[in-house]
Amino acid sequence: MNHTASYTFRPELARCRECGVRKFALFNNLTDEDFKLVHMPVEDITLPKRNTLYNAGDQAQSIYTLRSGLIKLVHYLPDGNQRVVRLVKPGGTIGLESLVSECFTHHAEALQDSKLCRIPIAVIERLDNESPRLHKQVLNRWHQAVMESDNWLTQMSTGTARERVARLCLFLHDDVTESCTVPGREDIGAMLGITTETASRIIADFRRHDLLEFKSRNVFKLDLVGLREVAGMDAADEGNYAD
Amino acid sequence: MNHTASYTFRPELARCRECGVRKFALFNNLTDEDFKLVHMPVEDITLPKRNTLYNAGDQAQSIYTLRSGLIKLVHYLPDGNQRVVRLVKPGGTIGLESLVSECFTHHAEALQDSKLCRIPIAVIERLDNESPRLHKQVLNRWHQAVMESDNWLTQMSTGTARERVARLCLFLHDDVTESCTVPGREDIGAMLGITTETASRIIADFRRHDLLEFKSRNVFKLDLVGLREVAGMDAADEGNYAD
DNA sequence: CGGCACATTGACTGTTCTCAAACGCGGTGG
DNA sequence: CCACCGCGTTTGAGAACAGTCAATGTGCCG
Repeated sequence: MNHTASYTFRPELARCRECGVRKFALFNNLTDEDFKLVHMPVEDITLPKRNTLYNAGDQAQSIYTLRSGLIKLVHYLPDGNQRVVRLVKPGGTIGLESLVSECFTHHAEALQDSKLCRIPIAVIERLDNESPRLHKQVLNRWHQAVMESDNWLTQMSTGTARERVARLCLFLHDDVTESCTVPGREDIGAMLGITTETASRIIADFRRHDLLEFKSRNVFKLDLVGLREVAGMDAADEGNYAD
Repeated sequence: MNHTASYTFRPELARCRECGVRKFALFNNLTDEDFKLVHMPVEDITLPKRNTLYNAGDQAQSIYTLRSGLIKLVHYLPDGNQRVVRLVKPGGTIGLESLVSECFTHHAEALQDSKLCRIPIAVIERLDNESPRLHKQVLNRWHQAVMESDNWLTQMSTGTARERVARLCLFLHDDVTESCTVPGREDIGAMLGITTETASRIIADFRRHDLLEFKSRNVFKLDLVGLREVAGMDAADEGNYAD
Protein backbone atom coordinates (compact mmCIF):
# COMPACT_ATOMS: atom_id res chain seq x y z
CA MET A 1 0.00 0.00 0.00
CA ASN A 2 1.28 3.39 -0.93
CA HIS A 3 -0.52 5.84 1.26
CA THR A 4 2.20 6.17 3.87
CA ALA A 5 3.09 9.45 2.18
CA SER A 6 2.67 11.37 5.41
CA TYR A 7 1.11 10.74 8.77
CA THR A 8 1.27 11.97 12.31
CA PHE A 9 0.09 10.59 15.60
CA ARG A 10 -2.06 12.84 17.65
CA PRO A 11 -3.89 13.33 20.88
CA GLU A 12 -7.24 11.95 19.84
CA LEU A 13 -9.59 13.90 21.99
CA ALA A 14 -8.49 17.37 20.99
CA ARG A 15 -8.02 16.66 17.33
CA CYS A 16 -11.22 14.74 16.80
CA ARG A 17 -13.14 17.40 18.68
CA GLU A 18 -12.03 20.10 16.30
CA CYS A 19 -12.23 18.03 13.14
CA GLY A 20 -14.16 19.72 10.37
CA VAL A 21 -16.08 16.66 9.24
CA ARG A 22 -16.60 15.28 12.72
CA LYS A 23 -20.28 16.03 12.77
CA PHE A 24 -20.82 13.86 9.71
CA ALA A 25 -18.40 11.14 10.65
CA LEU A 26 -18.26 7.93 12.56
CA PHE A 27 -17.20 9.58 15.79
CA ASN A 28 -20.08 11.96 15.37
CA ASN A 29 -21.66 11.71 18.77
CA LEU A 30 -18.93 10.37 21.02
CA THR A 31 -18.49 11.96 24.43
CA ASP A 32 -15.19 12.91 26.00
CA GLU A 33 -15.64 9.84 28.18
CA ASP A 34 -15.79 7.70 25.08
CA PHE A 35 -12.60 9.15 23.72
CA LYS A 36 -10.78 8.18 26.88
CA LEU A 37 -11.31 4.59 25.82
CA VAL A 38 -9.26 5.15 22.69
CA HIS A 39 -5.86 3.84 23.62
CA MET A 40 -4.48 3.40 20.16
CA PRO A 41 -3.37 6.00 17.74
CA VAL A 42 -5.76 7.26 15.13
CA GLU A 43 -3.55 7.99 12.19
CA ASP A 44 -3.81 10.83 9.69
CA ILE A 45 -3.37 9.73 6.13
CA THR A 46 -2.76 11.81 3.06
CA LEU A 47 -3.68 9.98 -0.10
CA PRO A 48 -2.84 11.77 -3.33
CA LYS A 49 -5.09 11.43 -6.36
CA ARG A 50 -4.86 8.09 -8.16
CA ASN A 51 -3.27 6.37 -5.17
CA THR A 52 -4.69 3.22 -3.68
CA LEU A 53 -5.96 3.07 -0.12
CA TYR A 54 -6.27 -0.69 -0.23
CA ASN A 55 -6.82 -3.47 -2.71
CA ALA A 56 -9.46 -6.19 -2.70
CA GLY A 57 -8.01 -9.04 -0.71
CA ASP A 58 -5.70 -6.90 1.43
CA GLN A 59 -5.73 -7.67 5.12
CA ALA A 60 -8.42 -5.54 6.72
CA GLN A 61 -7.36 -4.09 10.03
CA SER A 62 -8.59 -0.53 9.99
CA ILE A 63 -11.61 1.55 9.23
CA TYR A 64 -11.20 4.90 7.53
CA THR A 65 -13.08 8.15 7.80
CA LEU A 66 -12.70 10.41 4.81
CA ARG A 67 -11.95 13.99 5.84
CA SER A 68 -11.52 15.53 2.42
CA GLY A 69 -11.27 14.42 -1.17
CA LEU A 70 -13.14 11.66 -2.97
CA ILE A 71 -12.67 7.88 -2.96
CA LYS A 72 -13.96 5.32 -5.42
CA LEU A 73 -14.76 1.76 -4.42
CA VAL A 74 -14.18 -0.61 -7.30
CA HIS A 75 -15.06 -4.16 -8.27
CA TYR A 76 -13.00 -5.79 -10.97
CA LEU A 77 -14.96 -7.68 -13.60
CA PRO A 78 -13.91 -11.09 -14.92
CA ASP A 79 -12.84 -9.43 -18.19
CA GLY A 80 -10.38 -7.22 -16.32
CA ASN A 81 -12.47 -4.08 -16.62
CA GLN A 82 -13.42 -2.22 -13.53
CA ARG A 83 -16.81 -1.14 -12.28
CA VAL A 84 -17.15 1.63 -9.71
CA VAL A 85 -19.52 0.38 -7.07
CA ARG A 86 -19.88 3.64 -5.17
CA LEU A 87 -18.15 6.90 -4.30
CA VAL A 88 -17.35 8.04 -0.80
CA LYS A 89 -17.53 11.73 0.04
CA PRO A 90 -16.02 13.53 3.05
CA GLY A 91 -17.60 12.33 6.29
CA GLY A 92 -18.08 8.86 4.83
CA THR A 93 -16.73 5.68 6.32
CA ILE A 94 -14.57 3.28 4.31
CA GLY A 95 -13.66 -0.30 5.03
CA LEU A 96 -16.35 -1.23 7.54
CA GLU A 97 -15.86 -4.83 6.44
CA SER A 98 -12.76 -4.89 8.64
CA LEU A 99 -15.12 -5.54 11.52
CA VAL A 100 -16.34 -8.83 10.12
CA SER A 101 -13.92 -9.96 7.45
CA GLU A 102 -10.30 -10.90 7.11
CA CYS A 103 -9.82 -8.84 4.02
CA PHE A 104 -11.24 -5.99 2.02
CA THR A 105 -13.84 -6.67 -0.64
CA HIS A 106 -13.21 -3.60 -2.80
CA HIS A 107 -10.37 -1.78 -4.32
CA ALA A 108 -10.35 1.76 -2.84
CA GLU A 109 -8.63 4.56 -4.71
CA ALA A 110 -8.51 8.34 -4.51
CA LEU A 111 -10.17 10.29 -7.32
CA GLN A 112 -8.97 13.51 -5.76
CA ASP A 113 -6.22 14.30 -3.26
CA SER A 114 -7.70 12.99 -0.05
CA LYS A 115 -7.16 13.04 3.67
CA LEU A 116 -8.38 10.26 5.91
CA CYS A 117 -8.25 9.03 9.47
CA ARG A 118 -7.26 5.43 9.92
CA ILE A 119 -8.91 3.88 12.94
CA PRO A 120 -7.58 0.48 14.03
CA ILE A 121 -10.37 -2.05 14.42
CA ALA A 122 -9.26 -2.68 18.01
CA VAL A 123 -10.41 0.86 18.77
CA ILE A 124 -13.76 0.31 17.14
CA GLU A 125 -14.29 -3.01 18.85
CA ARG A 126 -13.49 -1.51 22.23
CA LEU A 127 -15.85 1.40 21.72
CA ASP A 128 -18.46 -0.82 20.15
CA ASN A 129 -18.62 -2.75 23.41
CA GLU A 130 -18.40 0.13 25.81
CA SER A 131 -20.04 3.07 24.12
CA PRO A 132 -23.63 2.62 23.06
CA ARG A 133 -23.23 5.78 21.03
CA LEU A 134 -20.51 4.32 18.86
CA HIS A 135 -22.33 1.03 18.67
CA LYS A 136 -25.31 2.80 17.18
CA GLN A 137 -23.07 4.76 14.86
CA VAL A 138 -21.51 1.59 13.50
CA LEU A 139 -24.92 0.18 12.63
CA ASN A 140 -25.82 3.53 11.14
CA ARG A 141 -22.79 3.46 8.91
CA TRP A 142 -23.64 0.03 7.62
CA HIS A 143 -27.12 1.24 6.88
CA GLN A 144 -25.72 4.22 5.09
CA ALA A 145 -23.45 2.01 3.01
CA VAL A 146 -26.41 -0.09 1.88
CA MET A 147 -28.52 2.95 1.09
CA GLU A 148 -25.70 4.51 -0.85
CA SER A 149 -25.21 1.32 -2.84
CA ASP A 150 -28.88 1.22 -3.65
CA ASN A 151 -28.92 4.85 -4.67
CA TRP A 152 -25.82 4.37 -6.75
CA LEU A 153 -27.62 1.63 -8.62
CA THR A 154 -30.78 3.59 -9.26
CA GLN A 155 -28.99 6.84 -10.04
CA MET A 156 -25.91 5.76 -11.95
CA SER A 157 -26.94 2.52 -13.60
CA THR A 158 -30.48 3.28 -14.64
CA GLY A 159 -31.78 5.13 -17.69
CA THR A 160 -29.97 6.49 -20.72
CA ALA A 161 -26.31 7.48 -20.74
CA ARG A 162 -27.39 11.12 -20.89
CA GLU A 163 -29.46 10.82 -17.77
CA ARG A 164 -26.66 9.04 -15.95
CA VAL A 165 -24.06 11.64 -16.82
CA ALA A 166 -26.43 14.38 -15.72
CA ARG A 167 -27.02 12.62 -12.40
CA LEU A 168 -23.32 12.10 -11.88
CA CYS A 169 -22.61 15.79 -12.42
CA LEU A 170 -25.29 16.68 -9.91
CA PHE A 171 -23.93 14.11 -7.49
CA LEU A 172 -20.46 15.60 -7.76
CA HIS A 173 -21.65 19.19 -7.51
CA ASP A 174 -20.07 21.14 -4.71
CA ASP A 175 -22.55 23.65 -3.29
CA VAL A 176 -19.80 25.70 -1.69
CA THR A 177 -17.67 26.33 -4.76
CA GLU A 178 -20.72 26.11 -7.04
CA SER A 179 -18.76 23.92 -9.39
CA CYS A 180 -18.24 20.31 -10.26
CA THR A 181 -14.96 18.52 -10.76
CA VAL A 182 -15.47 15.50 -12.99
CA PRO A 183 -13.11 12.53 -13.06
CA GLY A 184 -11.36 11.30 -16.18
CA ARG A 185 -13.60 9.84 -18.87
CA GLU A 186 -12.36 6.36 -18.11
CA ASP A 187 -13.58 6.65 -14.53
CA ILE A 188 -16.88 8.13 -15.60
CA GLY A 189 -17.35 5.14 -17.86
CA ALA A 190 -16.62 2.73 -15.02
CA MET A 191 -19.11 4.56 -12.80
CA LEU A 192 -21.97 4.67 -15.27
CA GLY A 193 -21.41 1.46 -17.16
CA ILE A 194 -20.79 3.25 -20.47
CA THR A 195 -17.77 3.69 -22.73
CA THR A 196 -15.30 6.57 -22.42
CA GLU A 197 -16.32 7.80 -25.86
CA THR A 198 -19.97 7.99 -24.92
CA ALA A 199 -19.07 9.82 -21.72
CA SER A 200 -16.93 12.25 -23.69
CA ARG A 201 -19.58 12.88 -26.33
CA ILE A 202 -22.27 13.56 -23.77
CA ILE A 203 -20.15 15.98 -21.81
CA ALA A 204 -19.25 17.79 -25.00
CA ASP A 205 -22.93 17.91 -25.82
CA PHE A 206 -23.85 19.27 -22.40
CA ARG A 207 -21.31 22.03 -22.95
CA ARG A 208 -22.86 22.92 -26.30
CA HIS A 209 -26.25 23.14 -24.61
CA ASP A 210 -24.81 25.32 -21.82
CA LEU A 211 -25.69 22.73 -19.20
CA LEU A 212 -21.99 22.71 -18.34
CA GLU A 213 -19.89 25.83 -18.42
CA PHE A 214 -16.17 25.22 -18.70
CA LYS A 215 -14.14 26.70 -15.84
CA SER A 216 -10.91 24.74 -16.09
CA ARG A 217 -9.74 21.27 -17.01
CA ASN A 218 -12.51 18.94 -15.82
CA VAL A 219 -14.14 21.63 -13.72
CA PHE A 220 -17.52 22.98 -14.74
CA LYS A 221 -20.20 25.27 -13.49
CA LEU A 222 -23.54 23.46 -13.69
CA ASP A 223 -26.92 24.56 -14.91
CA LEU A 224 -28.61 22.81 -12.02
CA VAL A 225 -32.15 23.24 -13.25
CA GLY A 226 -31.36 22.11 -16.75
CA LEU A 227 -29.40 19.11 -15.60
CA ARG A 228 -32.06 18.04 -13.16
CA GLU A 229 -34.46 18.05 -16.02
CA VAL A 230 -32.17 15.91 -18.16
CA ALA A 231 -31.64 13.59 -15.19
CA GLY A 232 -35.37 13.04 -14.99
CA MET A 233 -35.55 14.48 -11.49
CA ASP A 234 -38.15 16.97 -12.47
CA ALA A 235 -37.21 20.32 -10.99
CA ALA A 236 -40.86 21.16 -10.45
CA ASP A 237 -41.64 18.65 -7.70
CA GLU A 238 -38.18 18.52 -6.10
CA GLY A 239 -38.36 22.16 -5.16
CA ASN A 240 -35.36 22.80 -2.88
CA TYR A 241 -32.91 24.58 -5.13
CA ALA A 242 -34.00 28.20 -5.25
CA ASP A 243 -33.59 30.85 -2.56
CA MET B 1 -49.56 -4.87 5.06
CA ASN B 2 -51.21 -7.98 3.80
CA HIS B 3 -49.10 -10.86 5.01
CA THR B 4 -51.17 -11.73 8.04
CA ALA B 5 -52.52 -14.62 5.99
CA SER B 6 -51.41 -17.15 8.55
CA TYR B 7 -49.10 -17.22 11.52
CA THR B 8 -48.52 -19.15 14.67
CA PHE B 9 -46.59 -18.49 17.83
CA ARG B 10 -44.08 -21.06 18.85
CA PRO B 11 -41.54 -22.14 21.41
CA GLU B 12 -38.50 -20.43 19.94
CA LEU B 13 -35.79 -22.71 21.06
CA ALA B 14 -37.14 -25.94 19.64
CA ARG B 15 -38.40 -24.52 16.40
CA CYS B 16 -35.37 -22.43 15.58
CA ARG B 17 -33.12 -25.36 16.39
CA GLU B 18 -34.80 -27.55 13.85
CA CYS B 19 -35.29 -24.88 11.21
CA GLY B 20 -34.07 -25.93 7.79
CA VAL B 21 -32.38 -22.68 6.90
CA ARG B 22 -31.07 -22.02 10.38
CA LYS B 23 -27.48 -22.68 9.46
CA PHE B 24 -27.60 -19.91 6.87
CA ALA B 25 -29.68 -17.52 8.87
CA LEU B 26 -29.33 -14.75 11.38
CA PHE B 27 -29.69 -17.06 14.37
CA ASN B 28 -27.04 -19.24 12.84
CA ASN B 29 -24.72 -19.63 15.77
CA LEU B 30 -26.84 -18.86 18.80
CA THR B 31 -26.54 -21.13 21.82
CA ASP B 32 -29.41 -22.46 23.87
CA GLU B 33 -28.43 -19.90 26.47
CA ASP B 34 -28.92 -17.15 23.90
CA PHE B 35 -32.37 -18.38 23.02
CA LYS B 36 -33.42 -18.13 26.64
CA LEU B 37 -33.06 -14.37 26.24
CA VAL B 38 -35.78 -14.35 23.62
CA HIS B 39 -38.87 -13.33 25.51
CA MET B 40 -40.96 -12.20 22.63
CA PRO B 41 -42.68 -14.28 19.99
CA VAL B 42 -40.97 -14.93 16.72
CA GLU B 43 -43.79 -15.09 14.26
CA ASP B 44 -44.14 -17.34 11.24
CA ILE B 45 -45.33 -15.56 8.14
CA THR B 46 -46.66 -16.98 4.92
CA LEU B 47 -46.43 -14.51 2.08
CA PRO B 48 -47.97 -15.60 -1.20
CA LYS B 49 -46.45 -14.60 -4.50
CA ARG B 50 -47.00 -10.95 -5.48
CA ASN B 51 -47.85 -9.94 -1.93
CA THR B 52 -46.07 -7.13 -0.17
CA LEU B 53 -44.05 -7.69 2.99
CA TYR B 54 -43.67 -3.99 3.59
CA ASN B 55 -43.61 -0.74 1.70
CA ALA B 56 -40.97 1.97 1.68
CA GLY B 57 -41.88 4.33 4.49
CA ASP B 58 -43.71 1.74 6.60
CA GLN B 59 -42.87 1.72 10.27
CA ALA B 60 -39.94 -0.63 10.76
CA GLN B 61 -40.27 -2.75 13.86
CA SER B 62 -39.15 -6.18 12.81
CA ILE B 63 -36.43 -8.00 11.00
CA TYR B 64 -37.28 -10.92 8.77
CA THR B 65 -35.46 -14.12 7.95
CA LEU B 66 -36.52 -15.72 4.71
CA ARG B 67 -37.11 -19.45 5.12
CA SER B 68 -38.32 -20.26 1.63
CA GLY B 69 -39.31 -18.42 -1.50
CA LEU B 70 -37.84 -15.33 -3.08
CA ILE B 71 -38.22 -11.66 -2.19
CA LYS B 72 -37.44 -8.60 -4.28
CA LEU B 73 -36.36 -5.31 -2.76
CA VAL B 74 -37.50 -2.42 -4.89
CA HIS B 75 -36.78 1.27 -5.28
CA TYR B 76 -39.34 3.37 -7.07
CA LEU B 77 -37.97 5.82 -9.61
CA PRO B 78 -39.19 9.40 -9.93
CA ASP B 79 -40.97 8.43 -13.16
CA GLY B 80 -43.01 5.82 -11.29
CA ASN B 81 -41.14 2.84 -12.69
CA GLN B 82 -39.57 0.41 -10.34
CA ARG B 83 -36.01 -0.81 -10.11
CA VAL B 84 -35.18 -4.04 -8.29
CA VAL B 85 -32.28 -3.29 -6.04
CA ARG B 86 -31.58 -6.87 -4.97
CA LEU B 87 -33.15 -10.27 -4.44
CA VAL B 88 -33.18 -12.13 -1.17
CA LYS B 89 -32.91 -15.91 -1.16
CA PRO B 90 -33.75 -18.31 1.67
CA GLY B 91 -31.47 -17.79 4.65
CA GLY B 92 -31.23 -14.08 3.88
CA THR B 93 -32.16 -11.29 6.24
CA ILE B 94 -34.65 -8.59 5.29
CA GLY B 95 -35.30 -5.25 6.92
CA LEU B 96 -32.10 -4.82 8.93
CA GLU B 97 -32.75 -1.09 8.71
CA SER B 98 -35.28 -1.55 11.50
CA LEU B 99 -32.33 -1.45 13.88
CA VAL B 100 -31.38 2.08 12.95
CA SER B 101 -34.28 3.68 11.19
CA GLU B 102 -37.87 4.58 11.84
CA CYS B 103 -39.06 3.19 8.57
CA PHE B 104 -38.19 0.85 5.75
CA THR B 105 -36.25 2.13 2.79
CA HIS B 106 -37.39 -0.44 0.24
CA HIS B 107 -40.54 -1.99 -0.98
CA ALA B 108 -40.32 -5.75 -0.29
CA GLU B 109 -42.48 -8.14 -2.29
CA ALA B 110 -42.62 -11.89 -2.85
CA LEU B 111 -41.66 -13.16 -6.29
CA GLN B 112 -42.57 -16.69 -5.21
CA ASP B 113 -44.70 -18.02 -2.39
CA SER B 114 -42.54 -17.38 0.64
CA LYS B 115 -42.25 -18.20 4.30
CA LEU B 116 -40.51 -15.91 6.73
CA CYS B 117 -39.83 -15.45 10.42
CA ARG B 118 -40.60 -12.05 11.81
CA ILE B 119 -38.29 -11.12 14.66
CA PRO B 120 -39.25 -8.04 16.68
CA ILE B 121 -36.39 -5.56 16.96
CA ALA B 122 -36.65 -5.73 20.73
CA VAL B 123 -35.43 -9.32 20.48
CA ILE B 124 -32.52 -8.36 18.31
CA GLU B 125 -31.57 -5.45 20.51
CA ARG B 126 -31.64 -7.63 23.60
CA LEU B 127 -29.49 -10.30 22.00
CA ASP B 128 -27.26 -7.74 20.37
CA ASN B 129 -26.34 -6.50 23.83
CA GLU B 130 -26.09 -9.82 25.58
CA SER B 131 -24.92 -12.31 23.01
CA PRO B 132 -21.62 -11.55 21.33
CA ARG B 133 -22.54 -14.25 18.81
CA LEU B 134 -25.65 -12.46 17.65
CA HIS B 135 -23.86 -9.15 17.74
CA LYS B 136 -21.31 -10.53 15.32
CA GLN B 137 -24.05 -12.01 13.18
CA VAL B 138 -25.81 -8.68 12.88
CA LEU B 139 -22.65 -7.04 11.60
CA ASN B 140 -22.18 -9.99 9.29
CA ARG B 141 -25.63 -9.54 7.86
CA TRP B 142 -24.99 -5.90 7.15
CA HIS B 143 -21.80 -6.83 5.43
CA GLN B 144 -23.62 -9.41 3.40
CA ALA B 145 -26.25 -6.87 2.37
CA VAL B 146 -23.57 -4.53 1.09
CA MET B 147 -21.75 -7.28 -0.76
CA GLU B 148 -24.96 -8.48 -2.31
CA SER B 149 -25.82 -4.97 -3.44
CA ASP B 150 -22.40 -4.60 -4.99
CA ASN B 151 -22.66 -7.94 -6.72
CA TRP B 152 -26.12 -7.12 -7.93
CA LEU B 153 -24.73 -4.00 -9.53
CA THR B 154 -21.82 -5.71 -11.23
CA GLN B 155 -23.83 -8.76 -12.28
CA MET B 156 -27.21 -7.40 -13.20
CA SER B 157 -26.50 -3.84 -14.32
CA THR B 158 -23.28 -4.30 -16.25
CA GLY B 159 -22.71 -5.44 -19.81
CA THR B 160 -25.16 -6.18 -22.59
CA ALA B 161 -28.77 -7.23 -22.00
CA ARG B 162 -27.79 -10.73 -23.15
CA GLU B 163 -25.10 -11.04 -20.53
CA ARG B 164 -27.41 -9.76 -17.84
CA VAL B 165 -30.20 -12.18 -18.64
CA ALA B 166 -27.69 -15.04 -18.68
CA ARG B 167 -26.35 -13.98 -15.28
CA LEU B 168 -29.86 -13.67 -13.88
CA CYS B 169 -30.75 -17.18 -15.02
CA LEU B 170 -27.60 -18.52 -13.38
CA PHE B 171 -28.37 -16.53 -10.23
CA LEU B 172 -31.85 -18.01 -10.05
CA HIS B 173 -30.73 -21.55 -10.82
CA ASP B 174 -31.68 -24.08 -8.20
CA ASP B 175 -29.01 -26.74 -7.91
CA VAL B 176 -31.38 -29.16 -6.21
CA THR B 177 -34.14 -29.21 -8.82
CA GLU B 178 -31.65 -28.44 -11.60
CA SER B 179 -34.02 -25.87 -12.96
CA CYS B 180 -34.65 -22.17 -12.94
CA THR B 181 -37.94 -20.40 -12.33
CA VAL B 182 -37.84 -16.98 -13.93
CA PRO B 183 -40.10 -14.12 -12.90
CA GLY B 184 -42.44 -12.30 -15.27
CA ARG B 185 -40.78 -10.27 -18.01
CA GLU B 186 -41.78 -7.05 -16.29
CA ASP B 187 -39.83 -8.03 -13.19
CA ILE B 188 -36.87 -9.18 -15.23
CA GLY B 189 -36.82 -5.77 -16.86
CA ALA B 190 -36.88 -4.02 -13.50
CA MET B 191 -34.02 -6.20 -12.29
CA LEU B 192 -31.76 -5.73 -15.28
CA GLY B 193 -32.64 -2.21 -16.31
CA ILE B 194 -33.99 -3.28 -19.69
CA THR B 195 -37.45 -3.33 -21.29
CA THR B 196 -39.83 -6.25 -21.06
CA GLU B 197 -39.61 -6.72 -24.82
CA THR B 198 -35.85 -7.03 -24.73
CA ALA B 199 -36.08 -9.50 -21.87
CA SER B 200 -38.63 -11.53 -23.79
CA ARG B 201 -36.61 -11.53 -27.01
CA ILE B 202 -33.45 -12.65 -25.28
CA ILE B 203 -35.16 -15.48 -23.46
CA ALA B 204 -36.76 -16.61 -26.71
CA ASP B 205 -33.34 -16.46 -28.31
CA PHE B 206 -31.76 -18.50 -25.52
CA ARG B 207 -34.41 -21.13 -26.08
CA ARG B 208 -33.63 -21.26 -29.79
CA HIS B 209 -29.98 -21.77 -28.94
CA ASP B 210 -30.82 -24.51 -26.42
CA LEU B 211 -29.37 -22.50 -23.58
CA LEU B 212 -32.79 -22.76 -21.96
CA GLU B 213 -34.90 -25.85 -22.23
CA PHE B 214 -38.59 -25.30 -21.57
CA LYS B 215 -39.99 -27.38 -18.70
CA SER B 216 -43.15 -25.48 -17.85
CA ARG B 217 -44.42 -21.94 -17.80
CA ASN B 218 -41.41 -19.83 -16.73
CA VAL B 219 -39.43 -22.86 -15.64
CA PHE B 220 -36.37 -23.88 -17.61
CA LYS B 221 -33.52 -26.31 -17.48
CA LEU B 222 -30.29 -24.41 -18.02
CA ASP B 223 -27.27 -25.14 -20.14
CA LEU B 224 -24.97 -23.99 -17.37
CA VAL B 225 -21.79 -24.09 -19.39
CA GLY B 226 -23.28 -22.26 -22.34
CA LEU B 227 -24.89 -19.61 -20.18
CA ARG B 228 -21.75 -19.03 -18.20
CA GLU B 229 -20.00 -18.38 -21.45
CA VAL B 230 -22.64 -15.88 -22.56
CA ALA B 231 -22.46 -14.25 -19.14
CA GLY B 232 -18.76 -13.65 -19.65
CA MET B 233 -17.88 -15.68 -16.60
CA ASP B 234 -15.60 -18.01 -18.46
CA ALA B 235 -12.19 -16.61 -19.17
CA ALA B 236 -12.54 -18.47 -22.46
CA ASP B 237 -13.39 -16.91 -25.81
CA GLU B 238 -16.16 -14.31 -25.48
CA GLY B 239 -18.66 -16.61 -27.13
CA ASN B 240 -19.89 -15.93 -30.61
CA TYR B 241 -21.61 -19.12 -31.51
CA ALA B 242 -22.98 -19.32 -35.01
CA ASP B 243 -25.74 -21.72 -35.88
C1' DC C 1 10.35 20.78 -29.41
C1' DG C 2 8.67 16.01 -29.33
C1' DG C 3 6.35 12.58 -26.88
C1' DC C 4 2.77 10.98 -24.06
C1' DA C 5 -1.65 10.53 -22.06
C1' DC C 6 -6.05 11.64 -22.40
C1' DA C 7 -10.06 13.77 -24.66
C1' DT C 8 -12.67 14.60 -28.65
C1' DT C 9 -14.71 13.63 -33.04
C1' DG C 10 -16.22 10.90 -37.07
C1' DA C 11 -18.15 7.03 -39.55
C1' DC C 12 -20.05 2.83 -39.05
C1' DT C 13 -22.07 -1.21 -36.71
C1' DG C 14 -24.68 -3.47 -33.42
C1' DT C 15 -27.87 -3.22 -29.68
C1' DT C 16 -31.82 -1.69 -27.40
C1' DC C 17 -36.07 0.99 -27.28
C1' DT C 18 -40.62 2.22 -29.02
C1' DC C 19 -44.87 1.46 -30.83
C1' DA C 20 -47.97 -1.68 -32.57
C1' DA C 21 -49.87 -5.96 -33.69
C1' DA C 22 -50.58 -10.86 -32.98
C1' DC C 23 -50.34 -14.79 -30.02
C1' DG C 24 -51.49 -18.09 -26.21
C1' DC C 25 -53.10 -19.43 -21.99
C1' DG C 26 -56.34 -19.50 -18.15
C1' DG C 27 -60.74 -18.09 -16.59
C1' DT C 28 -65.74 -16.88 -17.28
C1' DG C 29 -70.09 -17.28 -18.98
C1' DG C 30 -73.18 -18.81 -22.55
C1' DC D 1 -67.96 -27.75 -24.43
C1' DC D 2 -66.81 -23.88 -26.76
C1' DA D 3 -66.57 -18.79 -27.61
C1' DC D 4 -64.75 -14.98 -25.76
C1' DC D 5 -62.04 -11.93 -22.91
C1' DG D 6 -58.04 -10.22 -20.35
C1' DC D 7 -53.45 -10.25 -19.48
C1' DG D 8 -48.92 -11.16 -20.06
C1' DT D 9 -45.76 -12.69 -23.75
C1' DT D 10 -43.90 -12.79 -28.23
C1' DT D 11 -42.74 -10.83 -32.62
C1' DG D 12 -41.93 -7.26 -36.11
C1' DA D 13 -40.17 -2.94 -38.14
C1' DG D 14 -38.08 1.30 -37.73
C1' DA D 15 -35.86 4.77 -34.93
C1' DA D 16 -32.91 6.08 -31.31
C1' DC D 17 -29.06 4.97 -28.81
C1' DA D 18 -24.55 3.29 -27.50
C1' DG D 19 -20.41 0.67 -28.80
C1' DT D 20 -16.29 0.03 -31.89
C1' DC D 21 -12.37 1.32 -34.33
C1' DA D 22 -9.62 4.76 -35.98
C1' DA D 23 -8.04 9.40 -36.58
C1' DT D 24 -7.28 13.88 -34.73
C1' DG D 25 -6.81 17.39 -31.14
C1' DT D 26 -4.95 19.33 -26.77
C1' DG D 27 -2.39 20.13 -22.79
C1' DC D 28 1.48 18.74 -19.94
C1' DC D 29 6.20 17.53 -19.04
C1' DG D 30 10.75 16.40 -19.86
